[in-house]
Amino acid sequence: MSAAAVFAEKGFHGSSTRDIAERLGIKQGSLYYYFKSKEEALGEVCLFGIEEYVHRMQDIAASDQPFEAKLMATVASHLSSYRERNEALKVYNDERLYLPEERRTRLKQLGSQYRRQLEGIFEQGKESGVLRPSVDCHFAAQAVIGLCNAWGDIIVRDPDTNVFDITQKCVDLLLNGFAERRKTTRTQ
Amino acid sequence: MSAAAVFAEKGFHGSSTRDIAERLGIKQGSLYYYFKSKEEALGEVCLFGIEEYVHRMQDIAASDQPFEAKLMATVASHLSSYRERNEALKVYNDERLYLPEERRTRLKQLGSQYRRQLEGIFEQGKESGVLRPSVDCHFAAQAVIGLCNAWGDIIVRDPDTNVFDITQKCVDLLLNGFAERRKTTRTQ
DNA sequence: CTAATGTTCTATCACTCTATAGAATTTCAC
DNA sequence: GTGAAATTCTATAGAGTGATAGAACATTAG
Repeated sequence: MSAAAVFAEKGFHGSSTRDIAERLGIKQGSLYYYFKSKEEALGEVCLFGIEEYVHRMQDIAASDQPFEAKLMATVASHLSSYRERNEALKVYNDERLYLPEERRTRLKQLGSQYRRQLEGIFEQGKESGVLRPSVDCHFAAQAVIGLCNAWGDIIVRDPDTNVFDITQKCVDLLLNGFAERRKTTRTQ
Repeated sequence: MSAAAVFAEKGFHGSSTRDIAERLGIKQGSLYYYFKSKEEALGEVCLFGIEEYVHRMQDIAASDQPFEAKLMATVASHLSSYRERNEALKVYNDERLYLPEERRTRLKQLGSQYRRQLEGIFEQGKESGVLRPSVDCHFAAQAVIGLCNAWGDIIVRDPDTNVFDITQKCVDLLLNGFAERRKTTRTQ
């Protein structure tokens, strides 16, 4: 599944089947023993990119940890997926819209499921009193995903990034923000 | 400059010069009266995408507003650029890596300048005591940019999004996080 | 060894692509 | 109107594209 590296580097339309074959050490025509079409190859790369962190989210959401632990686990899982599957995740993020309808909507369902489960985690955080009642859980979930993807991009480009450090800083930002706490703070 | 719409929809390599010409209402060959090459057209679209918010950042950073106002102005400027120049900004974000070396590095310089100015704003926030002393200004600046880009993507796809609402929620997240303030909070 | 299966190769088809050249047309100042 | 400049056209070169077909080679089971 090393087509991922080519798609990640050159984009779907910028990658010729000859490029992909060369990376695999075979000739262009031989590709079609494995793939029915170039689009099918893209679909498999995209699915490979997200399936692991989507799957891990199932476990996190279903577990009985407190809110903070679930949030930390989510961010850690998302970011470390960028370490383990960086090319495929980049391809998923940037190229999935070039997939044929049917396959794209299947992936979109996985993405929506992930986001809804994350929203559920934030709901739990509100119910348990850890989060402010005013928190918009849809906004919060999108913010987490956006933040993880942005840092994921940076992790992909710079392999020296300390993922553990970034994870902690992201969670700290999400919980506490950057501002100093004032003495006049409204307390529940 | 309506090539932006085509690049945004189909990507650089996925857009043929015929596609672009058709959108402009002219024939394919006529494009080359305006552009020396397809890559040059991409370069102009990308520059158009960011030049405004990069320029506005100059003013924000140089102004003598307090930290919170600068942060709000930055987020508002970044997000509203996604309203005004959504296609070009999407192209800048997704396709700029396909530009030839020289032009790509020029754009990278603008991006780095933007980030450094934002880091400076966070430094100011620390000095004025608004931000916690432990804040990592590089992390903070990347987080702001990542958050704005993520919400920018959503704004592009859904024109009904309330940009003002998102701006406020982003700033609230960046300053205060989602967590309830505890009575036992460490105060300076 | 034989036969079957799995894998890769070569060769090719039918298109599409960017870019160029030069003719045709439009626009506009005088 | 006349001539010059700006703009758009047609036609084409030359290279690259994804996909297919069938031959060639490799691997394994009996």
